[in-house]
Amino acid sequence: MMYVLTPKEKEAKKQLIAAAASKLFQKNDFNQISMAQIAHESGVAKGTLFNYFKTKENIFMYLLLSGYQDYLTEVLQRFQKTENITSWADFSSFILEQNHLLISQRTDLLRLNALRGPILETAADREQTLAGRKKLYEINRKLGQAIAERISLLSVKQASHLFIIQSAIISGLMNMMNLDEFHHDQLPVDFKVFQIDLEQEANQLMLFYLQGLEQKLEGAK
Amino acid sequence: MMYVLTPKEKEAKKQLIAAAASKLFQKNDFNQISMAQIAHESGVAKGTLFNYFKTKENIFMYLLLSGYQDYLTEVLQRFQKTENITSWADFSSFILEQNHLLISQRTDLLRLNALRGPILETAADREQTLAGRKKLYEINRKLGQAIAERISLLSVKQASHLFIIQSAIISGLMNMMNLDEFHHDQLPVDFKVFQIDLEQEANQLMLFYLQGLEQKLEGAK
Amino acid sequence: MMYVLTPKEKEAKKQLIAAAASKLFQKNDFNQISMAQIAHESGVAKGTLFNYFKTKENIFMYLLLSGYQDYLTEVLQRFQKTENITSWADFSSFILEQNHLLISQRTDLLRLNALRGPILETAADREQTLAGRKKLYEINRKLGQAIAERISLLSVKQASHLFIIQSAIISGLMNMMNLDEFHHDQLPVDFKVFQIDLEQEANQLMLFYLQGLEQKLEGAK
Amino acid sequence: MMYVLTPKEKEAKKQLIAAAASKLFQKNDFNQISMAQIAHESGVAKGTLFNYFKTKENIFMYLLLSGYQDYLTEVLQRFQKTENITSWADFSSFILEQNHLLISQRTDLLRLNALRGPILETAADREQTLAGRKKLYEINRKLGQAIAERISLLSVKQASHLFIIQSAIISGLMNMMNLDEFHHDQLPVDFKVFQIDLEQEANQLMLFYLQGLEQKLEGAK
DNA sequence: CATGAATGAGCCTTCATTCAT
DNA sequence: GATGAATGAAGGCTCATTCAT
Repeated sequence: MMYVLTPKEKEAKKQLIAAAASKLFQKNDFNQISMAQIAHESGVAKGTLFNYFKTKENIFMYLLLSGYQDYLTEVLQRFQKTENITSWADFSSFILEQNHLLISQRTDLLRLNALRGPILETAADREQTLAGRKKLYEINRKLGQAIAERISLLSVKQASHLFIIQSAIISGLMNMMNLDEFHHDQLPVDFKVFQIDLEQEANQLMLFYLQGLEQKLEGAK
Repeated sequence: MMYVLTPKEKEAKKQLIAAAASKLFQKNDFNQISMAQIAHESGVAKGTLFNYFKTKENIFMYLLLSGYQDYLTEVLQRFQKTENITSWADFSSFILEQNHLLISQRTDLLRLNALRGPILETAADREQTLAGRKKLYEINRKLGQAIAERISLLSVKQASHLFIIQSAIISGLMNMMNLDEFHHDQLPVDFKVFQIDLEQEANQLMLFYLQGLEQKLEGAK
Repeated sequence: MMYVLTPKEKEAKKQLIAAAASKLFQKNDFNQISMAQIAHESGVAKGTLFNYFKTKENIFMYLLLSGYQDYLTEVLQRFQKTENITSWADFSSFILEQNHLLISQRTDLLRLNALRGPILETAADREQTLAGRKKLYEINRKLGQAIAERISLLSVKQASHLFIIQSAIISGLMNMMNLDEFHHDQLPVDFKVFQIDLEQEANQLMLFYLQGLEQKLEGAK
Repeated sequence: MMYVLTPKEKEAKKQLIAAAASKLFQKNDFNQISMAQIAHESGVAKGTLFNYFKTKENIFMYLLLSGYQDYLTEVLQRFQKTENITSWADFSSFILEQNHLLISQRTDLLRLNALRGPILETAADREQTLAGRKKLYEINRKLGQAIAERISLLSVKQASHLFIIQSAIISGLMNMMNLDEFHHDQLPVDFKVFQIDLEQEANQLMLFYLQGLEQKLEGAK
């Protein structure tokens, strides 16, 4: 590695650190992860962490923001690749597929969503966060545009907003999950009513939402 | 001073402490509230806190569980008082009214929902939590029963589960709120697509869900 | 030791900690003393330190303020005990005796004087400091009063102020001392002109000052 | 870019760095100034700082030593320029003028004096310091010589030493200043007795000292 | 010689929890 | 049962200094 890093290399190291934090976050909760662990996991010194992120919360805010940027970018690519989406039904299927991907591959984002306000924002850097959100907003808009072009019922704004609702639904369901467990241990109960099959419930809720939305928009025409 | 408290007195003091924590939680985030503050606010000594709650997380877990017990009990009472609920449309209206109450009066529960898994369960007491959940489950069931008796389309289980979905929806939307703010400060942006009018969105989502559910259940007959 | 400490006992523990810091300060400079050392030296846990002093700087500010309170109180007692001070010459002798005591027994105060502004005030507690200064001001005034009663040439204010000048002189000379040493090691030089015999120079400077002052005040009559 | 700097260029860069540190020291205390800031202010990289000064403390020790060299050189020039200084009264006036210059233009030196022993010497380089002091001693001697030639009452040594006393007086008074402020904020008090008008008090103290000295020396003849 | 990324010892400080009284 | 003083592990974070390029 060179001794004067190019912006690209700096970004790479930032992601190296973030990746280490992300890996730890897969198995541990935010409070259980220490900067020392992240340093160890990423193979850099503790001080180096602070050259790239002002606070621990910033690392996770970065994870959240860049994670969503990646996710939405992927959604856009998948949308563009899938050219035969024209009807509302096609579109609904597409969205449910994204549900699947979000749930099966990006649980971290959904968990971070719940921590964003009450935990991360209390100590993350405002400007860094602002910059990340702007970027995210832009990607989200582009995605909305691409969708609105093909799905005439939806405005750009409505299409973009749909992904906020998607995350709300899934992370909300996650908040209510596992009430028959305690800190990942099964409790000696059979709370059937409390049980949530995340993907199934998310899909149903999303589907009903899309149906309702279609009717509403059709009616407004 | 008396040397043996009656169970009633003990319960009263427990609630005194919980009430103090609840008050603090209205204005502060979990991490910003210390046991010292709770002791001060409730007028008891720090050590006394631990006679009633094994850990700080337990206090907030208690807040969550007893708060939901109260909420669901109230819902049940309101349901029983409102005798003219018979049709699905009536029922939908009733649920949306409960949305309003939950959003305007029990925001604490929705915020605690987001912390339950990642924060509270890491240090709350398993048995205490288990007991609270059982109670809650019971109340939730009773509510489901009352509803199922009048809304023939819904089984007890389905009716009970609806309130899990309700909390999922609202607390999920809360997770995604205020992306144009940072730690309660307005950001210099106009993220229209990101904006969420909580009650309106919650009502729409709930309504669409109820519509979809009705159709599905009607179809299954 | 009781488990609910009386204010007197709390003050005693505060002084216990301060005394430990003071002892360490005899042999080490401010930056070389850590809170861990102070805890060890005083036989309490590190956390206990912070129950009594909000910051490290506060400990040393306390040392400075309480040390001066003690010093001035002692000066007052000595003044009251020495009844035969009536003339300006008697008074001069008295002051030079105090020089001796300050130099030989309270070097800590003189060293702390130099750190007060640039080091201690950057992190000491404002209110605690303010309270200490007020107390000190009061004692200083009392001393001035006692002196002014017997030395007619001096007003209360002038007499009080004299002790500020005394500290300025001595701590100023300390600032310029040991230029032929480096961190307590003798340098291989013979800087005669730079050498300061602290007590002798302080006495001379004080004496000349008192002489000048006398003439000035006599002239003003 | 050249690979070998001439001694002149090296000296220039050293002073560039020192000037940056000096500028920062005007508004901030020693502990609040970081090497990063000095690097930024001087426009060189952090690592470069260490090519010219072994430690941070060395920078400020250099500031102190070279500053005094400058100051004394200027005093000498002014003395040589002012040819009509012959009597003790003339000389006294001259010294008070130097007080004015030191106080109004070289506050940094007086503040550094207070830090020299307890802060700077703990980590400054011994040899570098020694070299600087020797130079300073030489200049101080020359100044003493020039004075002794014209003021017959004073030996070279006594004349030189006078400037040590001058700094002691002024930096000592600075140690005791602003007791009615806290970290540059006015306190809500009116500590008249504690107040010090630096230049006036310094002049009075210096004047009385010079008067006393004259009498003593006259008497010794 | 200059650079600035990396270092990591060391710092102060917090705070939930304990426990002697 | 109540108290609050004492605890001390654990934490995030700073920053002078190093050194590979």
